[in-house]
Amino acid sequence: MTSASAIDGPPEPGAAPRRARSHDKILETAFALIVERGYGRVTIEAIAAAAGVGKPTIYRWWPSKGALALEAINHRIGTVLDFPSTGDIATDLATQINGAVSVMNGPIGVVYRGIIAEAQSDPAIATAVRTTIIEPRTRDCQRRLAEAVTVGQLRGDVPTREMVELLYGPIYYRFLLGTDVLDPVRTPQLIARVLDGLRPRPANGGAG
Amino acid sequence: MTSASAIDGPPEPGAAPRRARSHDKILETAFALIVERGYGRVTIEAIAAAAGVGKPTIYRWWPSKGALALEAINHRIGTVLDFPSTGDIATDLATQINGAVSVMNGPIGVVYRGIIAEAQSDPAIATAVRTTIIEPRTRDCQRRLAEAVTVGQLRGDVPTREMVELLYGPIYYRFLLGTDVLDPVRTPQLIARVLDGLRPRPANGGAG
Amino acid sequence: MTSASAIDGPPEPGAAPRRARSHDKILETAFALIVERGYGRVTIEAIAAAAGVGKPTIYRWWPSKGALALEAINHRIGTVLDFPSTGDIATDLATQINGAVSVMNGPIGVVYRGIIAEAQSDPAIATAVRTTIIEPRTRDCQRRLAEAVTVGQLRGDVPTREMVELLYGPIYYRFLLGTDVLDPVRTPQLIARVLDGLRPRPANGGAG
Amino acid sequence: MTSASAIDGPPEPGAAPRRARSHDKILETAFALIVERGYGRVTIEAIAAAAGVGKPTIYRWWPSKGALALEAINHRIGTVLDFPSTGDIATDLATQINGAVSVMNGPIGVVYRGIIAEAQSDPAIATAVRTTIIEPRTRDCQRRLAEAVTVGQLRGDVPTREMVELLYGPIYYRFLLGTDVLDPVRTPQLIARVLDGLRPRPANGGAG
DNA sequence: CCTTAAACGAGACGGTACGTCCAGTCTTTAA
DNA sequence: TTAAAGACTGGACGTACCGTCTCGTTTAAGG
Repeated sequence: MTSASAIDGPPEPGAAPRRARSHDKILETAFALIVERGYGRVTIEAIAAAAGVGKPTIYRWWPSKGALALEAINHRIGTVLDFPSTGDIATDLATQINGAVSVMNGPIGVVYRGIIAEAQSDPAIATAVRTTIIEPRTRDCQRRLAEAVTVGQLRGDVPTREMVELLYGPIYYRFLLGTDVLDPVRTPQLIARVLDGLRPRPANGGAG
Repeated sequence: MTSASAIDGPPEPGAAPRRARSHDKILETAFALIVERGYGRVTIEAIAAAAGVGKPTIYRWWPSKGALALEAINHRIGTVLDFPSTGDIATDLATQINGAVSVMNGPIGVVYRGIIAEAQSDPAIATAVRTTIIEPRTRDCQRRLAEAVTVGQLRGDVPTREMVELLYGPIYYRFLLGTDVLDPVRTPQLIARVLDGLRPRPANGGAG
Repeated sequence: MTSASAIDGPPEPGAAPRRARSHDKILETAFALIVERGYGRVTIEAIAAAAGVGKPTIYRWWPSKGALALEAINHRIGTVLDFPSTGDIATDLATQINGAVSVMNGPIGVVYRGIIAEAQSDPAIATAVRTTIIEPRTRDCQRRLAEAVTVGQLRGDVPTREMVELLYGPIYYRFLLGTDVLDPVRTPQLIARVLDGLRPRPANGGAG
Repeated sequence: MTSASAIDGPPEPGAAPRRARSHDKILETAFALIVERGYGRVTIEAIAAAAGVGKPTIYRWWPSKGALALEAINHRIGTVLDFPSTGDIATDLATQINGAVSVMNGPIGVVYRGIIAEAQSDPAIATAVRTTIIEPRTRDCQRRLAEAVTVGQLRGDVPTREMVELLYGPIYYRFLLGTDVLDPVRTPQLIARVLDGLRPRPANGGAG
């Protein structure tokens, strides 16, 4: 999902050549501007001016600032990386989740934060966020978790979808409520606690 | 925290009597309007008009829509309820967390969602949300969790603060990303999974 | 001076076509509204609303209500009429000054009064009033007076500029201080007294 | 006319003691503030603040800024001076008119200008200006002019009221339209021209 | 190679809301 | 009992952007 918006489809195919030039420039300008000033402080007018583009050109392709920002982020992220598979689920989750954490701590995180804010009052954005960002990664994660269930590393009586929520929930909690920093070093510990639970463990203890 | 804003302190004591009248009317109108139209669709101008109040009267007391909404929510919630204590931590957590869930599912949730969105680009709001909403409840929760640690119901090697994140993270994840409904019936199951972990359990899976 | 504001020059040439539509509507609405309610009771907001135009559209072209009113007046007056020349200076002055008097007694006078009031505290307006209203007419008048000097109808030792002040001073005095009505019938008498002076005349007397 | 407003009579007599203190302070503050910033840039709020007085205290005594300014001016001017009488009307007029000119050129002129502006859209102020400022001085002037008529220095067929307008008109013209400075040195010349008229004079030009 | 229709930059437009200032009124408090 | 102090409603201010529209001007494709 790097080209046209997930909210309104591409206006029409075949008119592409001249388009691409402004198109990318707009996405990149929007991204840079949001990172620089913060999502709430950026206006479409400012993006148009900075991109050397007319406002209607932006409105032709994106229905709102949120839709533009969302595509800007996806344009920036590029392909979703495959979930690693070393055999140990804790290690693989740490790798993957640390990817998410470092994205959240970087410039993309600034934009992402703004988009999630927008999604709170714009259902179209909310849907697009789930469709283009959350769900692809969730599916990947679920796939790896299912494997782990198969080989007996995880319980089979918990839906993998719910496992994803238990794992990512605390990450988003910190990201959006700012109660604590997202420290990649502590990710493995966090995962271990989700996997092992909070009750005292009989013998081996599970501090990972 | 039901009276003056947490962002700018009360302008001065002693001028209260006439104030209270408009003050409460504004808070209630703001709340009702946000619930009715959604946070993003409500303007301070509309709140002033609906409350039969001049715009400057609002600006005299609150620096922004977010600050007003936050106080409106706290004015509405009133006192924080004590954490229940039946002896079983899972039961008590379910009781408490279900309180949060039902609040999120009701009108307060609509306003709260908007405030969290605002907090993403307004650090003052973010701080006020933590100070007046998150932290009091977190401290209460931590207190009960510490008790449970003492009586051997929970591990002693996990900071209670982190336990709170593991418990509430998935709740906020669903609340803000809308990946699934927040169903109070499933809360005990969710808590059980956080307490027990995702790894297969030897037999009964439990408190050892 | 009937077109663009005398205070800020025309924003740019060539952008005219779409502009003219609102432009004229605004000028005419402003004029009508001021005549109807009085200069001081008219707001830019009301003009915008009555003209079916956004407030910023007005502010784009005129920096203040005074500037707008001034252009509205000039737009209304149109071209400055040539000074008549019958050969007798008293007759010609009466014709010309009566033009001014009837303007002051009509709707334009209502607006003009407001602009002169504004000019008392806004130097830009004061300058524009002189440049676009007073001076062109003064120059015309001076030209005719100079002719009269040449043919011996007027003294050569009084600057024509000062003559204009002696002639128009009493008109404006009544107009702005409201000490008496401006009655066009009495204009020739007034002029005669300025021309002949207040001292007793030897024989012929000049009471016109 | 130095005490209560000419627009609404004195609120009540006998309440004087506490009043006088604020009363004068307000008048003096208003005057100073208007001179400093210009009539249009001064608000009643600012006057109240600068005088250390509540706004309602001002509204209790004066119905508007114009009424306050007018009284401030009269409070400042104090008594109207008697018209001088040396025997030569030209000399006496020069003395008197130069008094007016120097007032117009000083701080009082700044306030007076603002009041006249206000009078353009507030008939109550306009009337008060005539009643308390213009007319007393006009009557004085007329009295002296009538004397001059009696002794044959001035024509008997021109109403003295009109003579006043011919004399003061050009002064106010310059004062309000700013076409030229009001130079006291040139006042005698101006008066001479009004008295002698603009037509060529046979020989000595003069009192016949 | 030349036309011609689209997409473009530019920015004016009707509007909405902003956050502020001040007017003029009303209430409370202190003297 | 009075008036100071100042909070109040309310209207307008001048500004920032919104999303739409109307302009010429590229510009690349098809004739």
